[in-house]
Amino acid sequence: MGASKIDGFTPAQLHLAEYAHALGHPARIAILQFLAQRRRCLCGDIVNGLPLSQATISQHLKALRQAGLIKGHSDGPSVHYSIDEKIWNRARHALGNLFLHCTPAETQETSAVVVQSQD
Amino acid sequence: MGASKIDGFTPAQLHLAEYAHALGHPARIAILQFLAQRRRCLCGDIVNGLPLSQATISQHLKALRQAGLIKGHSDGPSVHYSIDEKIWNRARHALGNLFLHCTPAETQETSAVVVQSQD
DNA sequence: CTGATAAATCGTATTATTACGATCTAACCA
DNA sequence: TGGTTAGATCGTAATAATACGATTTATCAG
Repeated sequence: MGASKIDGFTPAQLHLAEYAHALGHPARIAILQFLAQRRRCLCGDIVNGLPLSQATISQHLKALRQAGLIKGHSDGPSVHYSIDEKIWNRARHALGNLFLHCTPAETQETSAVVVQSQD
Repeated sequence: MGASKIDGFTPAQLHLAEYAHALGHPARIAILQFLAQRRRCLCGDIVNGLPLSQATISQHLKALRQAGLIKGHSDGPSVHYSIDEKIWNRARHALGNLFLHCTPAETQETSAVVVQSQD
């Protein structure tokens, strides 16, 4: 179909898939890395930094916003974007748990640590 | 377009997006958790365990296989699927690095640990 | 060889995604 | 008020993804 079946999956599985889906495009990865480097930056900075049009960047920003991973703060005519730490950490823990529970025993120790911080 | 622009992104960004994309569907999350529980299981077990048709499951298995996250081993008419530890750990480290470099300082300590194991 | 079973693949309908030019909106300055 | 700038949204074209019935392929049992 193109539309995913939702019923039959747990909320945790749906959230995890939602976070991973938001990360599932190189432009959105690049945007997040861009935001991480500058800690906070204008939409226009991202447009200048990536090989995509302003409209496309805006669309990717919307996708990241809808997943909750970033937030925008209007400042006059421009918008400062930044990573939303709360949801970002939720995604981090959700993915950490996935790797914790799906990674074979021999290599589990290190991925286990990632879910310890409960901030 | 529907087709993503590839040029202008680093191989690391492309790989990361590819792994995340493979994880970006609840059925594929569920399949991986299923494989993790049983350590190795038949395709038919997954079909029985999820609310999707055999054809759809097979399609999701193909997506996970193409991303390298799982591998299949024929056993007679049936196929045993299991997580591919090598690529799985690559994905784990790639995502760990993303969270390491994109997570604000106050909460970085724990996610840093996830990339220490170099198996 | 025949039949049965497991899984992949085909065909196809539906919806989602990606990309970009063009336009709209909001905030600012003169 | 009029012009400028930043960013979002619209419209649209092309392609990917999702789902499933039907069919094919491969393997084993008899």
